[in-house]
Amino acid sequence: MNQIVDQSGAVNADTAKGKGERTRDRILEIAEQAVLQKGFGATSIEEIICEAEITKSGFFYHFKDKNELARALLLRHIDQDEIILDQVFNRGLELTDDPLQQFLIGLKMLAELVEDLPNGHPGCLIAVYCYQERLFDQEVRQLNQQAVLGWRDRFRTILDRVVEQYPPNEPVDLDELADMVSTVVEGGIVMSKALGRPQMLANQIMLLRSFVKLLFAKQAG
Amino acid sequence: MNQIVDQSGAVNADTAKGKGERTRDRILEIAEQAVLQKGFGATSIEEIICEAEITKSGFFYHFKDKNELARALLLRHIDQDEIILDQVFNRGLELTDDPLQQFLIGLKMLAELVEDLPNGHPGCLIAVYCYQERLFDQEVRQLNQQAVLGWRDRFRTILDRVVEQYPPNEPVDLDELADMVSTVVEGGIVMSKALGRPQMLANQIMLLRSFVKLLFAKQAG
DNA sequence: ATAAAACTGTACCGGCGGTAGGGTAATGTG
DNA sequence: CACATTACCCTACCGCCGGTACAGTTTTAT
Repeated sequence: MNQIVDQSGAVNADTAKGKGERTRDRILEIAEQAVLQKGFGATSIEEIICEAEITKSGFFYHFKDKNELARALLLRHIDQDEIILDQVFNRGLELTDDPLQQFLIGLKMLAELVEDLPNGHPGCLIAVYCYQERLFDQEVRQLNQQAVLGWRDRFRTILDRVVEQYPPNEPVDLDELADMVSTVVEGGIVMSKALGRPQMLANQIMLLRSFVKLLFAKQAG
Repeated sequence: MNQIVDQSGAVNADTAKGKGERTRDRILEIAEQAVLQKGFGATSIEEIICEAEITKSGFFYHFKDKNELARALLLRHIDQDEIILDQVFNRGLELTDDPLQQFLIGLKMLAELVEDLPNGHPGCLIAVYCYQERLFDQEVRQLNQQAVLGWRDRFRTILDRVVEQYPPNEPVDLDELADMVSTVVEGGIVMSKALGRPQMLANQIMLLRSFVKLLFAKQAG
């Protein structure tokens, strides 16, 4: 969903990286921004190498073709996304023992995180690839699928612990509920972009949070 | 969100259409499918005219450039979408006077409609354009925005009538709640595509429906 | 010092978006 | 049926882009 990682973070540990890897990272960084703004097919290698200040030969030294670039972009995106989600939802674990509160804290923090992005959420590569699937090979599509299933597992694990203490007020499939977090984030990004209002994504996450509260709230009666 | 319209529907009223308009429609139909599968930038005019069995000159007779094609695609998509949403949510009005039930019926019918699509939901052009905004001019982006605001209005109108009779159990902004329908549909499409499981979209809509029920349910206490 | 790594430079191919302009078949209308 | 308009087709061309090939050069790590 997200690939914002600060300079000092674990991802951009430039130190102890060879020059080649640093160039490769720079290409990926530039390419990702371009792909999120224009789509993969519309992103030219020409413009990437221009911004990265290398030659075409230099580019093809790192990636044998555009499909390999796509794969590398996706892998990087998924890794960074996982780091961020770990940070956000592990924070809940530190603050309380109540699984429902942990989940609610995680959602709140996720909302705050995306709200603080100055130019709005830059977008999710998984979504970009979904709408351009015909451009990619089987391997990329499988990576995409695994990423989404990873999100499901993550939230499902939390939800399993929630239902132990809080019986839901309406029958729900926990996998579907877990998927709804991803759904709202992906949909929220689209809505934010369409309206040009970055805040929408955060609002939608908070609304989902309200629903989760309603679903697991202990009834008065 | 949706652009499935059957042959005999109001949209494809081929009868009483000139030859030119029929060709134009064919181009748009072919282009839309391609754009939803590969993105706009990756869809070549070459392949469109090949499938439409016309020449390049024929294409440029109908559209002066690719941007005009984009605009026409979007307009058509928005129109068809509106027709479908009208059908779905007006059906609720026929069946009951209770506004909450009308909304719930609409959501259920929407879920069933997308579930019955043999190859899954083909995708939403608004989402495609959001992720490729740098390819389009201001006009296209405004059209996109208006479409989303139209969805908001539609659902907001229904919700306004709902809250008159059903005080929500949790404070919510009605615009945000209205937007959530679009959010879940857009996100659900992405998730369906990512997992290759068309049913996910319907599931997510039904889950949203559960939440709406919870939000407006009369409390036992 | 040296080998490997990380590039650069040049030249080329085919496909695609788009333009230009002349020619022609089909169509609706009086 | 005449006729103008509509709806195309045909050919040729431009420049950009993805990708290949391959020889040459600099940079880096050891």
